[in-house]
Amino acid sequence: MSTRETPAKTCGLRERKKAKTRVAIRQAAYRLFAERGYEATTVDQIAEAAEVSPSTFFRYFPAKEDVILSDEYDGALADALAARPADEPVVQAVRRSMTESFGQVLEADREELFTRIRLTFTDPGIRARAMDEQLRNQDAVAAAIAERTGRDAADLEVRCAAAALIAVSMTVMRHWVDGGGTEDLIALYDHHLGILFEGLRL
Amino acid sequence: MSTRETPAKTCGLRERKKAKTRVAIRQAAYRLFAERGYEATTVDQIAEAAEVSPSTFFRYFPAKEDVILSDEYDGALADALAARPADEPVVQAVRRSMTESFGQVLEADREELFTRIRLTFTDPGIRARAMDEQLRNQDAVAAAIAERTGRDAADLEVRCAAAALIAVSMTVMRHWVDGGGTEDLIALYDHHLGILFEGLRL
DNA sequence: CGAAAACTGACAGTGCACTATCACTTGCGA
DNA sequence: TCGCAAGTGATAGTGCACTGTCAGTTTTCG
Repeated sequence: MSTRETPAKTCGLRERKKAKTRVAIRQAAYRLFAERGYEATTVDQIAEAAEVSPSTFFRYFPAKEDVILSDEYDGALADALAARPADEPVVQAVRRSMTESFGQVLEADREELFTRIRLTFTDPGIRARAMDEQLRNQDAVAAAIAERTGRDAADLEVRCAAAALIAVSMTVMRHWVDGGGTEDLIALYDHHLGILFEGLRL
Repeated sequence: MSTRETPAKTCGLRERKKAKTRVAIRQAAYRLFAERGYEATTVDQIAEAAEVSPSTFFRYFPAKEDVILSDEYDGALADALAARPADEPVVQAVRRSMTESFGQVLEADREELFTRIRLTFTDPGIRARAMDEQLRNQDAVAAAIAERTGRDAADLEVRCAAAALIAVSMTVMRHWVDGGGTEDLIALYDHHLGILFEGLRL
């Protein structure tokens, strides 16, 4: 797991320290989660590993589970989608923005991303929290599709399309971690997202 | 919420009592969950509402969260799929088994099903547990597809197809509860599953 | 009916997430 | 450099999920 998380863009010493502490806590937490599982890891252990007091942990994260809620990556997909040229066909836009936003993170933090995704699928405690993110992502994609096609974001067909996209995305990730992260995630993505648009041939 | 849950097929008085208690606990739990939310409901409250002792609660359900793990419906989809004629094309088989297995439950227990699905999407505590069921269902469908097509169940394309199917299914359910359960679930299902096979036209 | 087995409730106790308080330290602006 | 605000740690305490034990009751079976 690398050292970087959010590039501290503020200059004050205080702010920098806070950012470092936040990262330290999160890294310690993920390391312990990976070692012994989410449920089996206590807040006290995380605090000790991060060399802060339990009180401080709760000052940074209102609850234990908030350590895994994806502040950083959250909305990345939606942003990438919004950034695609407006005249690009939806199919392309979705595919590209997914592979793009992933490519960035992959380069920057391959190890951390891998651990994170792996735990999302393997650790029962963490897996449980994944549903929320999935639903959020679905809604974001649905909104993007709606805007691009001029359809309503509440349109069930639009929402189904978004759901299918996210589902395929999750499945590809799951496969990727099952294979130890050795395969080319971008290629897997690109191929299987394409299948969705051609229709399931079964 | 109706009184029925699992038709007690055993004859001994003991067995019948146990089944009744189990149902009573579950119903009480769901009623309270619907009233005040999963997290805000304590085991003691459930026990009191079900007129048993807290000890007894834990004898029936090893943990609070097990009250919502779907013993009854679990695997219903997989079973329905397996029961479809082997020569039926996969597309049809999946669509039919989904609408079929749902139709049965709908007739038997519309209210309970509605509450259950609604909470799955609205209550954060319960929603968290839905991911596991989703993954299980995905794997079951993937297995069924694999068997029917002679492909490998671990084949990523097969798993993506299964994931997309389940995702659409979930989205339809979500829409259904958003609309208060008034729309024709089977029709929604049938239509949107079909779209998946024709390919997302966007 | 009588003994064995299953089931239940009451009670005491543990571990952990989370809160509240307060004295102490550290960075910041004047 | 001084005063203030922000951040930290220690401590004590709460609520709830969950465990273990034991005595009393109910069901079953010979």
